[in-house]
Amino acid sequence: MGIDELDGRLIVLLAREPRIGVLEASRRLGVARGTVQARLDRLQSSGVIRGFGPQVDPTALGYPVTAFATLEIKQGQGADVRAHLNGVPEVLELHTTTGHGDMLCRLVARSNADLQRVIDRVVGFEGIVRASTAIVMENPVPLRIIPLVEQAAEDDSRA
Amino acid sequence: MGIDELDGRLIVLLAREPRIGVLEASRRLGVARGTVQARLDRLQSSGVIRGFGPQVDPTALGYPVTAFATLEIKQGQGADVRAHLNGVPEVLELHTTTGHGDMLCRLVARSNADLQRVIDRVVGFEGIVRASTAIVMENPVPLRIIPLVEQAAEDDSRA
DNA sequence: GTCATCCTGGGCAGTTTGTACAGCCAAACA
DNA sequence: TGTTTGGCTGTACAAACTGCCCAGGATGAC
Repeated sequence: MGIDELDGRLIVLLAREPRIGVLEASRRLGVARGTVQARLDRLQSSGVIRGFGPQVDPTALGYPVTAFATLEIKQGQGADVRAHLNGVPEVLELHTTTGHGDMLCRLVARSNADLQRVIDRVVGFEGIVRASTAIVMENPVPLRIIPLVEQAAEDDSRA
Repeated sequence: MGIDELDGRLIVLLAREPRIGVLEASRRLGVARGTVQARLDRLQSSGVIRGFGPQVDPTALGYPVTAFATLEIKQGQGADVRAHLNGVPEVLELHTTTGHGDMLCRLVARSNADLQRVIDRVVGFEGIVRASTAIVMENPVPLRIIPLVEQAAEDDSRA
């Protein structure tokens, strides 16, 4: 279920230089091309690598403002709220969390003023009792996975 | 700075079927291959598309538990805390937010028990005054960008 | 000892990429 | 109105890559 050291190196390599193909990757890793192909196939079918979709930057799309909203939901309204939020494009992700039967969602907006519109749309729904929003100022650690992959590969090699 | 309707269709297509190449994309979109290549180059150099790195699933790596931690930082310790958290592999992202000079970070762990270890490591640092953690139970809306891309493309076509 | 698994190294046909170039069209501009 | 600029099309060609196949060797499990 885990990944070994070669898997780890392969993922890190692909993360750093996504444009290289299987052949080039095999050269960099010092293994046969067939090996890289087999590893990649396995990593994808096992779900470790979900895909190679484009990583789009909301800022460059015209949505430079990010915020996290904590929502308090009325009992039994979870499904409705999920459907509601799913229909809002500015909601980039949504989680249900422990605590107060709450939800946490990530929002983007075109400006601070626009954020108000987004929040109004998000909370303008019957099942939502209360919302508190935290606007992101800096992003010192952008979403990353490489350190975790290296950790997982290292754990494997010791197992 | 924005994207037009063709850009939008291209990004959505690549997000849905990342394995297709430029040639196949041009066929699907009904435009010349050179056009797709030019659009892709522009989208990448303008930063709208940051890359095509592998999307790794922490769950499949052996880290099925996700949590969000809100951290309260001692005045003037921001830089140190950032450096500290940057060194923790289980910290997948970190934001500074409005509110109480706080930070919000996304964590993963191998189990609920392991989460305790991660949290201890995260908060075991002088500059962090207090931390509150919300464990993710469900993820009704996984991180997504397609609806926003469609919205941005639509806004453009009306502008 | 034998089997299953994985990696290697090689080969082959088909396809894609990178790059270039000429023609066409529409919008902007003098 | 005449011209220029920018973007798209269609085509071309060499180089490179992919998908797929196979036989041999090494390793670890039973």
